[in-house]
Amino acid sequence: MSAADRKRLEGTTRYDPSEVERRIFAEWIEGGYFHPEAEGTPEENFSVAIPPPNVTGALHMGHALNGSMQDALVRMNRMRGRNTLWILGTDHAGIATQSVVEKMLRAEGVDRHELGREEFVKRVWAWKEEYGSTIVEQYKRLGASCDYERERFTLDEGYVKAVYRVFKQLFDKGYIYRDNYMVNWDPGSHSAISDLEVENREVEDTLYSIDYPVEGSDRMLTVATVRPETMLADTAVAVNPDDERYAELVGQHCVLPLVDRRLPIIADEHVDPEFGTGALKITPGHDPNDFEIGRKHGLEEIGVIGPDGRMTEEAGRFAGMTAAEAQEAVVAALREEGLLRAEEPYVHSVPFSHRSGERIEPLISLQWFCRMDELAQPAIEVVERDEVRITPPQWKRVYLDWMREIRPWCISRQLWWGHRIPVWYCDPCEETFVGEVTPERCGACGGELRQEEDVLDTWFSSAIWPFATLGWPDDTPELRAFYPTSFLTTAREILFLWVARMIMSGLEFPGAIPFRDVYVHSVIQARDGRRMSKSLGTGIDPLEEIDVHGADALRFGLLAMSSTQDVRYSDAKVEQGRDLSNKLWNASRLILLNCKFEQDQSHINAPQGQVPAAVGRGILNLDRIEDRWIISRLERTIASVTAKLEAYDFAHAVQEAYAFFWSELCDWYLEIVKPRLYEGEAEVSATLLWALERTLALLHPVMPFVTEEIWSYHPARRGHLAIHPFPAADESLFDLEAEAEMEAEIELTRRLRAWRELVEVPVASVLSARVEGGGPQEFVGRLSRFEFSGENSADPVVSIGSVKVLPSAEIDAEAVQSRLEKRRKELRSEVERAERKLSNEGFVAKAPAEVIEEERGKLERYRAELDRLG
RNA sequence: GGGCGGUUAGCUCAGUCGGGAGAGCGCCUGCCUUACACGCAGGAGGCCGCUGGUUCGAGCCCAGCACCGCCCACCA
Repeated sequence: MSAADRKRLEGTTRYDPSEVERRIFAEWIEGGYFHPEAEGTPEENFSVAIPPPNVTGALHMGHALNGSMQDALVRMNRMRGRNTLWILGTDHAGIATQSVVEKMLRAEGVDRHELGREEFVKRVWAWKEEYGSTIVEQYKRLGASCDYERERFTLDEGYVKAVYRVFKQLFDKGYIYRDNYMVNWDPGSHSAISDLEVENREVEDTLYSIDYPVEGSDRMLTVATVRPETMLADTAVAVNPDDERYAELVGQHCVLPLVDRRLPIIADEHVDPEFGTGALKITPGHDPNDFEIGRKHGLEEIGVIGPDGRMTEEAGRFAGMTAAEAQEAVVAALREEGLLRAEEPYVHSVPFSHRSGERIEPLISLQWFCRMDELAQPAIEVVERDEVRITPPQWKRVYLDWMREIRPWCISRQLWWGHRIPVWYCDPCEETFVGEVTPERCGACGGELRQEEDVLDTWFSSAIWPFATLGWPDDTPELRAFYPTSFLTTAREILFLWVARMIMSGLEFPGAIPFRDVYVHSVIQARDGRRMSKSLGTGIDPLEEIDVHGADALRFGLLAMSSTQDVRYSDAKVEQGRDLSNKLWNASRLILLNCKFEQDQSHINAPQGQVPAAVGRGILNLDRIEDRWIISRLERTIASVTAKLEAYDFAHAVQEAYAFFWSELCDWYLEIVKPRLYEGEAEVSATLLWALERTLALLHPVMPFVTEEIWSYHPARRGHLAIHPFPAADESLFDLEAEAEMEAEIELTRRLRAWRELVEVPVASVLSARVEGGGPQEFVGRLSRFEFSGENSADPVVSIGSVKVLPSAEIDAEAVQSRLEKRRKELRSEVERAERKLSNEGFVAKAPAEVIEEERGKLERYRAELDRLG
């Protein structure tokens, strides 16, 4: 070790992530480790497509968790020597980005309509150039080992080409069509949105009951509505066909108040006779149910509310009012005419836009749709057959249920920012052209063409992310090397919005599943159990956590707190990660500053994937029990942690690695071998360096910065830990006998220490004890501060295992007696419990033999100890 | 309305095959012991939501109930 390194290690008793992280990250980038060549096959390579964050986004806890999981697996596979690609990029996020820029312009006093579409889009691009890489930089802070040289954007040139190819092919197959249909109109973003972007919220409204006079009679039909203003667009009244109260009225008409339109009275099963009066006003233009009923019965569709949320000309004297104003006016008018029968508070669920937060206005409008049935079928089958595996498994059924009920997808959006739909119209001859490139002129009449104004739903382009980012539709080396990708981690909220659509489009276009595994991770809630959300102010900023505790601490903490169920954010887990970083640092200082580097350490520079099997045998000298024990524990921990990571069981994986390192390696092994280490013994140096090297490599995928930093102090290392071979458990080093023996020695040490405390012996005093036969290991006495001797005939105060504690003035005799009495009591109750169990005929007759044997063994041991204590 | 999940130590959460309930944090006691006080050693703390059932044996399996959360759904 260089003198400078030694000095730095000696002087730094605390690991300081803020000093380390940027420097280390730059070294990785410099090394080009995250930028693989496009070689090999997808089967032998490892690739992951990041869920593309919105270009407007800032790293939130969901990204941090998702990123920590992906990076752990990506780094592990890279270290295993697989050609590894983590595709990074951002999503143009139509509505979100357009709103951000619109807001910015508004602050300058500019309305986008003043600028015009072309200029506005230019401004958005300018915004993107300036701010669009924010979140990418934040992923770097986390340590994410993405390929930053292959960064993609869902609106970059190649990507647009892929989107247009997809549109064209789906159109040619007849899946994409244009129709006048009821859509979720979002008055906030001034666009249609899909069913999946709508969330239902409970709202208290007023339920109005209104009398509709029956034509040619003085009878009234009373209907109920929470939206009286929509009555202006009523085109029928419906009753249940089995409802005898109204049977004679079916086929007759009633008269729509305020409008005097004749409304047919129709029968439809959808009407619930139990609700209200059992008569339902039908407004096909403004209610999704009524729309269905209207189409079924061939009713007229009238629109009285426009896309701007104001009443249209159709609304007659209410035209020009906002819907809310019209509601008030209509209610007032009805009241005046004596037709308002009742008003009562009414709680029901109402659709809101997930994007703008505004209440959805169902409207009929001309939109583009994509039929999903044919696309869904193969995507159902691959999941049924587990070719795409969904973990945890309960989400498989959720996915399948949704896919089997899938409905057409409204893919057009009335925005300016996005993929403008590749459809051109020729007004004179009414021709429509669909293509991947802008056509010059109308093929039929040679006239000017006009491109469709609408853009595509952002999710239309996200759906092709795993292959579009690799260069599809071209046959690129990247596509050949890295598609299908290996796995996807995602929050369940985008299972339908994104995951399902990627599977459908993967099968339809490149013709293969986009990933083999989908891991649906938990949601991290705020500390108080509420959702983390910007609007609630409950978000916890991962970057602040990184600033305070370090990226490794956050990564460890997030993985440790993750689960199959939703969990609250745990500061304690992040602090546990921070403490672990520090512990790694300090244990490494102890080892690196005291070890002899006389052994050949060249194995640590073995090339990727070529660590010789059982290499440890040639390096380690395992004569001593504690060395065999720690190496066995290490290798078994490697096996277990690796298996858990591969099974996406991150929480148990990291906690097991923590427990091994902290309790077994540091608390016991290091304390046990300190004398040997200080003496400069070669064997213990070899063992410690081996254990350190493999522990650092094992933890590197989870805590890349601190492990890499420590690695840089290893005198024999060349190159970075990021590309060092990941340890594969060497089963030939498993030694269960050594483990059992060491566990007994450790347990004895514990009991001796506990006994000392109980009988109030000062820490500084060394007690004497007699041991028979071979006696315990040397360290037992040292760590419990006992002096063992073979000869001494004094009567022992107590026996603890094989150790007979000899009298001493420092031992409080009274405490000993009360301690002994307590132990006798414990033993008596244990003996009683075991006897009871063994005298239970059912137990002896039916329990498995080994369980009974175990119970008998316990009983004997307890009896024996009780006999010794008298 | 349908579906899924939860209820375990003061807090946040684990708990595999049904066979003496665990972790981290917090708490108590003692230690700045030449890697680390972001540390070391020792300790206290549990009606496993409630009721019933199956079983030799239930935190775990079954039924019912009570709360809490999430997802899906076209009752005005």
